[in-house]
Amino acid sequence: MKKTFKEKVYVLTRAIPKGKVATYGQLARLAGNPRAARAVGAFMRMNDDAPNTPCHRVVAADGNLTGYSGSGGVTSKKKMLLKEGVIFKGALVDLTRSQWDYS
DNA sequence: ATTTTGACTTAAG
DNA sequence: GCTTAAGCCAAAA
Repeated sequence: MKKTFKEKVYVLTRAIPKGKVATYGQLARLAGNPRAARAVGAFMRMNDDAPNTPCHRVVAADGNLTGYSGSGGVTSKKKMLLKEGVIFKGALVDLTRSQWDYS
């Protein structure tokens, strides 16, 4: 039984606690491939577990809300994160405060 | 099997 | 500080 990279990514994404966010690179690193940040984003685009995977808690390395083909685009995403307690720095997430502290 | 593409990241100008 | 270039990985056609 071998877990695919994308499965790991989905698991990690679901493991992000409320009120925190993770970067694509971070998820890629946790999944075992520090250089697969692009692939992670591609998985979010495919989004097999759409309602199960909170892709809105995944942001770029700068905290920029890239992508999100969902409702309202990044604006809605930002609002949702704000509601969950994520601290924003203008249009970007304040990673110094709200980046997922995975151990 | 090869090519294309994509919601990334880092380095350099 | 912002723009451009190159590097990287995995899935879909």
